[in-house]
Amino acid sequence: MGIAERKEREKRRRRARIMNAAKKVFTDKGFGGATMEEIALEAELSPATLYLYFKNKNDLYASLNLKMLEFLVWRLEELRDQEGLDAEGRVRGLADALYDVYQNDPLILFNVFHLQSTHVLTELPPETLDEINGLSARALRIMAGIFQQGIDEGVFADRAAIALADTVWAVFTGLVLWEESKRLFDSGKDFLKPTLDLAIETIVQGIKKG
Amino acid sequence: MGIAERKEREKRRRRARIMNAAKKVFTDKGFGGATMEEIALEAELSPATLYLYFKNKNDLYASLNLKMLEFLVWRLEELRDQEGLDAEGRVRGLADALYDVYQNDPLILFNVFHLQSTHVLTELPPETLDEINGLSARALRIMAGIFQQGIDEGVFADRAAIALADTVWAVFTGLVLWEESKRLFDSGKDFLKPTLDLAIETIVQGIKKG
Amino acid sequence: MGIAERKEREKRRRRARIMNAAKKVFTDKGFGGATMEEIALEAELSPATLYLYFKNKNDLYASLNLKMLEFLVWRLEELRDQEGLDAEGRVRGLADALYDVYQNDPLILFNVFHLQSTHVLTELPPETLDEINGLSARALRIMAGIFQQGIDEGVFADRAAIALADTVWAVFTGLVLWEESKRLFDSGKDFLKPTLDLAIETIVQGIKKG
Amino acid sequence: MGIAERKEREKRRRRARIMNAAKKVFTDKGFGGATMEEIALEAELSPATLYLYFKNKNDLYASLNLKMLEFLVWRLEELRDQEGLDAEGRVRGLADALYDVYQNDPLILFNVFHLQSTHVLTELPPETLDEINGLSARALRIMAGIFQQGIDEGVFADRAAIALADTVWAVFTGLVLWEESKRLFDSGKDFLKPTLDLAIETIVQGIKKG
DNA sequence: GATGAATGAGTTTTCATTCAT
DNA sequence: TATGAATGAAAACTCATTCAT
Repeated sequence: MGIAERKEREKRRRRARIMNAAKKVFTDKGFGGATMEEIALEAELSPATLYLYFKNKNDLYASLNLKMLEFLVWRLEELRDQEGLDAEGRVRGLADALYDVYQNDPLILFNVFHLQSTHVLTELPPETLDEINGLSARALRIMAGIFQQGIDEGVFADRAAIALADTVWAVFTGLVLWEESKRLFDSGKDFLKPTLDLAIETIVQGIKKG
Repeated sequence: MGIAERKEREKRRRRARIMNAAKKVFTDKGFGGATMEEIALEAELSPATLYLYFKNKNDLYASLNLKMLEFLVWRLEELRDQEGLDAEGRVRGLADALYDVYQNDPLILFNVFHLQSTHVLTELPPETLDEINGLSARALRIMAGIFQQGIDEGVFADRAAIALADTVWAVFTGLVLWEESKRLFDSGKDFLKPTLDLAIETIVQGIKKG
Repeated sequence: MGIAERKEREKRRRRARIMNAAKKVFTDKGFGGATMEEIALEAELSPATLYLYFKNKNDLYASLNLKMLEFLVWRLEELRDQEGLDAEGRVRGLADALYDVYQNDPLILFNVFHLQSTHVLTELPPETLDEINGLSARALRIMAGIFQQGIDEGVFADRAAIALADTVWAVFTGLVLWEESKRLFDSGKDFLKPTLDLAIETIVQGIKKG
Repeated sequence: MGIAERKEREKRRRRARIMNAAKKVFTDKGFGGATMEEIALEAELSPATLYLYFKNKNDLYASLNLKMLEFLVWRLEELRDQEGLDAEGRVRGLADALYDVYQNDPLILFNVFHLQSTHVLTELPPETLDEINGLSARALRIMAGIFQQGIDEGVFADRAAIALADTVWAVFTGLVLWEESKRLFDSGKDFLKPTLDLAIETIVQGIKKG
């Protein structure tokens, strides 16, 4: 391994360390409440160092979300490409896939939304923005594809596949937010998975032909 | 009308004026981005005056959310008490009711979530907190009641009514968030209503008995 | 009694009411911590009304102190003019006189000092200032007179009477401050009177001839 | 000298610089009148920097007082441990010791009292409070010890040593306050030392046996 | 490359004071 | 005369960000 390569790797490691710290602090305090100093503290680095790896607070936040979206897309692609599944099974698989995403990183939607709600977006460089929007669209398209498959195969009623994907996504987003906000008060209820399962099952029943 | 009464009304009017200004600014800038000065400007008052009507920024924000939740509960009660509707029709009515809430105040969920996600809650006086939680619970209970009615009448499959209410709420929440975030970029798409209709319809189909 | 007279009396009553409220609030919160609104509340008047009776916060504060100083001077004059007392007895009487002042109004020195320490003085109208300084000087002169009497009568050693008065005043001031500050923490110790008695007695012994 | 050591020293130097600026401004304007901005200006730093070294205005003020109390205790201990002094001489030495404290830092009592009178105390972290109370108590105990020595040796009448210490402290406190307040008006009278000397001398005479 | 130190630019919040009624 | 209502002016404090070392 060349020196340059090793350095590159070292750099990525540091980036990851910062992102982990940021994830933690953002979760605890929200975007507005988190301070760069606290993130630095968590990462055992100085605040100034953060700026060597991320242009600014927004950039750090966006990177976090990007990483999460990437996992989402990857997981959905895995579901799409899984063999031996009919459309119905694949839709049911959505519940697991989405829950995986949540498990892997409970923050993902919480933060994705937060990102969008705090107008942080508007201050992001256009490339980053495009990347985020691109990944979101891709995820949705995959979900829509799954529904479309069922429609094409004649097992689902002829609904707008994209709207169904929107619905799934909306349910998921809403449930995550809710779960998280409950966590603040109730002692960590875990109603997400059962409710998500029920929702998906209801949708499957609702669109199944005959 | 007595003098005291007139004064009281005047006072409420002014409170309302501030809340309207706040609603606007919070929508545009988010909680963190909004400044008391900007809200005051919008209300054509001085920042100091705001503090005569609201203890602080958090309090103002919470009041906003309270008002919204009150409308939500009121609208759901209206639906519940509407005569000449069978269970299925009432569930379909949920789409309209929720959309009304959104129309009346697009901020409602956007803000409700925000409120819960930004740890603003933790700094709220307990009474306010109780009020918020109480109203939320009440709204959910009404929705669950509608589903339960259908189950009792034998037209819906025997699912957990509360989980169905959760699902509806989650879809709604998720869609609102999404709609709002889209509004930031795309030129004001209005996909909320059709998607919500579809979701509810799908749910109805999904739980209808044979 | 004429109408004008009655009005005048009414006015004085109101002034007194405000001053009492102010005394209470200043004691509880200190000059900086007290707000005009709180004083108004205590006086069951509106803040604006206070300004009909006192030019501003400083003026109100100064008036309070003036009233206290007047009592001090009056009480010292009483002591000075009391018949059948020799110099030694009169000096001993100082302890009682000063303690009376404190009893009558525990704030007096606390406030007098405060007045002086917070640079409120510098913003006072010169007349008020002159009045305050005049009364202070008069009080000191009376005390010095008492010592001087003893020196003239040959029962006290030939010390500077004015310096002895200063000492008495200083002891008193210091003890009051201390007592008050203790009151903040310890549960209301009352060590003022015994210590004051001891101090005066020690002074008497210290200057007695032979 | 190691790097860490040098840095530590550098830090302390900066703290001291801020404290000196604060001392000056507090003296000129009083606690309420002083602003962080003015202190920063005096220290040739930005206001924000002050907050790197002191948690808030109260903390800065308390630190100032702590430093002063430390000097007081140190000076009294020096007096107590000085060899070749009998009790009477040691009591007389109190005048010098206390005056040294005043000279070294005219603010000490002015501030100590102020600190206690303005409810600044109530907002102080308990540790700081304990430290302040501890040092005060220690100073008093040393003074009482000096009187007790004289009583034990039979040269002083059998008075309560602690009350005598209280008296000395009260005289001192009162005189400082007075001196300072005079300074605001009269052109810098220096009556403190002679009056203090007289007071102590009077006390000595007052408690000497035979 | 890493960081200790510093700060500019805000923001919330407080209050003495005014004034139309 | 009394006051409800409003506010100007200020002050404490915060934090993302920079820069000399």
